[in-house]
Amino acid sequence: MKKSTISKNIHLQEAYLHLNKRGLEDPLRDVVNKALQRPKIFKDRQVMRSDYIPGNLPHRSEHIRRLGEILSPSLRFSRASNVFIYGKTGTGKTAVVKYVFKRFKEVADLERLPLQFSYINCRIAGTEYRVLAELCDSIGVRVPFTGLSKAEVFNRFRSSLKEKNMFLITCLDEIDVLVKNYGDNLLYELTRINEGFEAGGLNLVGVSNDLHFKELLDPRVLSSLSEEELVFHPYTALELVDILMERAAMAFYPEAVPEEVIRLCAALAAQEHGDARRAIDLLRVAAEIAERSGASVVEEKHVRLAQNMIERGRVFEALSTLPLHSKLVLTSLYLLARNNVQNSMSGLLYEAYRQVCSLLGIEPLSDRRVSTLISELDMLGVLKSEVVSMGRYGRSRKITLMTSIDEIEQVLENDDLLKTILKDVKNLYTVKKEASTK
DNA sequence: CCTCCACAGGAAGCGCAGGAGT
DNA sequence: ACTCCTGCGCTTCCTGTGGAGG
Repeated sequence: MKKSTISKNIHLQEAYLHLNKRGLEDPLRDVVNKALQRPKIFKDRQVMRSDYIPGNLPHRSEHIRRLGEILSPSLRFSRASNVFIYGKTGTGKTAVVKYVFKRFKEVADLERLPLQFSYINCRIAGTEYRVLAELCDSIGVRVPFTGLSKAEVFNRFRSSLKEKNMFLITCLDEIDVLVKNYGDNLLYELTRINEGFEAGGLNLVGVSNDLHFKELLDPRVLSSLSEEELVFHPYTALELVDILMERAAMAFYPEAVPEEVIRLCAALAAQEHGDARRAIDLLRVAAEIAERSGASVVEEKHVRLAQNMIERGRVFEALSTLPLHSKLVLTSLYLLARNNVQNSMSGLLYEAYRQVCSLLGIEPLSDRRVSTLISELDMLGVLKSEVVSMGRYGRSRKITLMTSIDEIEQVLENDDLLKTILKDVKNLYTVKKEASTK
């Protein structure tokens, strides 16, 4: 009895000492200290953000001049030509348009011209209706986000444009997304909206990432939309270096980012079709990593880490924001992958999906619907599906997971609903395996 | 050469949400 | 209260199809 109380006390004391030792450490002290004496790398974070429009766009002055020339009649209050711009992502299309709009707007405001500029991203707007709603919004007409017929919204837009006697120059970014989903009806209507206008009107600047987009357009729409055309070529590695140098000079303290780091970022981004946005993101994340680790200079290892982090982050972000049933499909694929089924056929996947659903007590969707979900996941690059024929044994889609199992597991663990069945899914795997070995 | 599997994927339509106009 | 509108997620129904095996 006595002995045990003594030993208990010793244990308690030890535990207390241990706790105390740990308790004395202020968990925030290090962070605070680090933050205070942090070697400074960033001078101005804003500059490295993706939506920042620099005052100078290297290697794009020719494009700026051309676009300015094309739109210049609007400053004399006569209608300019519609412009069609295409080029891959991160080639500076949006930046050039926004830059020209900004400069023109300054002039228009100064001269008190009835000139408005608007920028609409069709992919973000999503539907024809919302594009129309945003057009209305940009000339100060409020419309409800649903409830009206498209024709009604269009009419309101047209009549207020006429009534206000103003020019609206609007940029429809990622216009290809709109046309692919809804056809070119809206574009057709928009290109003819000026008919019967004495003054004022609408001017379109269409921007597309898809070079083959033009083939989808009705010739009448194409001819009026692309009265003028601008093509943006991808940046070369050397051009990317210039862009990064210029940004870096504004964003970082001198000496914080050596030239070879910039060259590396440019080279890595150039490998992926010269995407300037990628290059800038890479440099920014590398600098953040360097700063967090307490370094005063960004090094190559930070860039490599950043590249990894961006890649992982993108996958995680994409997967964890998927709708429920897409996640369930992914879970089924995970189940099959753990079952060593690398190339699952769609029938098998659907079976696994039904199992996962019953585990959660969720009503499964039809096979047709799941088929569409698989196609969507394919487009996202999460998996690859390929239609193969097995002769007598039918035609099916061979589905290969393009994401690592670990990454999917991470997503499942972070999902409140799916983490509850993660264990069961793993059990299902062993049960299934036992069954197959028998 | 023909058959027939096991799906792919298009078309149409349903029910609901969210809203306007009357 | 009622009608009409669109978007969205989904189902049902349907036609199409590459190629192994008969």
